[in-house]
Amino acid sequence: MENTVTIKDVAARAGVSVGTASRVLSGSTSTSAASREQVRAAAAELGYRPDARARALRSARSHAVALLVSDVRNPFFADIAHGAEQAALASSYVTLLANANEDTVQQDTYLEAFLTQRVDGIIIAPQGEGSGNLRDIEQARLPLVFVDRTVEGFDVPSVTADNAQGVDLALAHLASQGHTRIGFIGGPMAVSTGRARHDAFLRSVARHGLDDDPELIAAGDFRSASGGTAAARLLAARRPPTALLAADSLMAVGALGEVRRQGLRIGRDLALVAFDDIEWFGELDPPITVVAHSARELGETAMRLLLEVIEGRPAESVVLPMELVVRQSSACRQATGEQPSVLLTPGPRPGTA
Amino acid sequence: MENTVTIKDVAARAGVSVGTASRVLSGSTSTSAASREQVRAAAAELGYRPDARARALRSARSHAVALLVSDVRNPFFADIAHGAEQAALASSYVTLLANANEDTVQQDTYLEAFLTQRVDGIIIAPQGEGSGNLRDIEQARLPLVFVDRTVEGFDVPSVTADNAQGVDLALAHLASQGHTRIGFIGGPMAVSTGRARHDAFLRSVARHGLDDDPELIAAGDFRSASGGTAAARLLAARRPPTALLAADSLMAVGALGEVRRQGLRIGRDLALVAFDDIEWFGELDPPITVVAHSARELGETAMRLLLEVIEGRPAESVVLPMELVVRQSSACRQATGEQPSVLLTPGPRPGTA
DNA sequence: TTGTAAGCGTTATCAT
DNA sequence: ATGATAACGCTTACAA
Repeated sequence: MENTVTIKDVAARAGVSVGTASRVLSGSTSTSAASREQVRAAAAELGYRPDARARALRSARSHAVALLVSDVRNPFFADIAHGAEQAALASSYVTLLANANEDTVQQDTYLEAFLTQRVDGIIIAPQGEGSGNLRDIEQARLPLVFVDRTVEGFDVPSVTADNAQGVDLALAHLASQGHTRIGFIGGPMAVSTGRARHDAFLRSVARHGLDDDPELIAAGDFRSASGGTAAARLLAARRPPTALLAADSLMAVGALGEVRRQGLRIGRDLALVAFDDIEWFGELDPPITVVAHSARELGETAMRLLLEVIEGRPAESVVLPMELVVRQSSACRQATGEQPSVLLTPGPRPGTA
Repeated sequence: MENTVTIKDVAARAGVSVGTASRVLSGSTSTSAASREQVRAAAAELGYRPDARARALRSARSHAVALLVSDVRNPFFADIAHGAEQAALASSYVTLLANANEDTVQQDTYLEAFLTQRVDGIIIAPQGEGSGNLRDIEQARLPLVFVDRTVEGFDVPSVTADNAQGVDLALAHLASQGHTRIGFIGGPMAVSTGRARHDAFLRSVARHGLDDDPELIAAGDFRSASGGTAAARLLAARRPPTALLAADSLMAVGALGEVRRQGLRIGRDLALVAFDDIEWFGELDPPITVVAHSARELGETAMRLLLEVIEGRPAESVVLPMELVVRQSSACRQATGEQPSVLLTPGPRPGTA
């Protein structure tokens, strides 16, 4: 069973020693044209495929990196994964993609697996506080990069979004439309982006002189169902909001459903702005206004950083700017007598890839 | 750098031989309570983590399986991945998830990687015809399972959906609403599901006595942009359709956008039914009618099959039934004077998990 | 029950 | 330039 052709077989067939065969196959030191040809031919004829495990065992480099996302089913992370994977492939690294499923235990399970698999490095969108395994990784000096989220107390390069800017962009936009009561569907406080967006919301509300009402804040868990629940709670407030800001796309979708069930229509009765642009949002009816950054770029950058760390070069954290993409979901104005101050962009996201 | 604690260190610290240490750690043959305790303690104190590669090299079992999906960014495949991953974890297998990105070349790149990594088995949603690497895998008798899609000429267990049934369910539903001109947004003919759904469409159109017009068929590539293009083409027909059936969810989304851009409204001016249920579809306005099967179950079943093959037990292919979930996107009836014959289910999918 | 040693497929070292 | 041989970290006969 399986491919049991080893380098020994190749060497034998080529009439050289395994040493020479190895040298030819891994293209390292000098070899004669003759043996090069013989070995190549033998390898091809036999369908030889080197054993990555044996190779890694001996040479302490597996050329495999791991990417642990918090939820593969979240298009945002799927895009990150895609970007990272492509970048890895370009440098001929294999990516082992795994899914923590927003669960600390599963996160640890996979970290453990990566540790025992001796991958060359790990990119993670971490959950909660630093788990034991995360500490072990740092202590073992195994190359590690945070993407999208961070954990306090870790001195690890990261690629994140400028969350404060994103929130402010969203609120400035809504404020300019005359909204003063804006409901916030936040993420879990155990996640850095959840905290950052929550804090930024409070600051931004103050800065723009909007209503500062605890009833306008509801927390979710970055999954769609919680977005619906949160929206319901916000809409049931004594003085309900006229606009909603959702801290991620999945919760925005949940909110969408709840709003519809209440017989309201987004973009007419209620404005909605979501974090994270995903392919879909421009296609919906109405298209959804977002504050976003390219998830793909996030993933690519994270992988670039990781490969730098692996090769021993210094890597610096990157904070990507966020961008406001105005679509029709935030088209409804509150009565204040002003003229519209922004240009409506219908359909898919313009310009930026 | 890295965790360089080996079983030798553990053995030394525990005051036993490596043999004994190994036996304790992998819990195989009989060991004395004394040494068990010593070894356990030593391992814990040293933070010992076995090297999976060395272990696999020696024992010809890596406990790692690979899952190659055609597009991670497609929620349908993300769900499959999630299901498969959970099932693997339950049997303490690690899943290496990779993304072919609907690209034959990338598919081959990853298959090559899996081959050299010596995974214990592979689940794949294959592209196009059997590539060279796919043949190699079959010949090497490396455990292989197809999920969602198949490739002709391969004698490999598979888990697929009953596509013909799905199409027929959709058309029967639309026909009962009085529609006779139904536009089909198909998938690529190079993919088995694309072919199956296309053929089923033709048969089903005949069976229900619907308009058989070549202008009512447009092909896409299972990505959202192509859904928009296809919808545009269909709507530009001399006699445009009154209902649309999209062969996957991504293309349905693209169609959604195109329909909106044409100033039409789904569920009022045009009916829409999509293949593959995804969390979102029940939350949209209007909620989308689908023919679906549980992607998660598809993934779980595929992994179950794979593990069976790996353990040497015989595995039989599974065809999962599809189910029609009627929502408001197909609520608009064509004038035929009949009464509605189906119950409208608003909101998220009922019953089935 | 335990220690010793061979071997998994490679690469790296050291002669030649 | 090439051939022998040790070594990577582990499991598993085979003895004891």
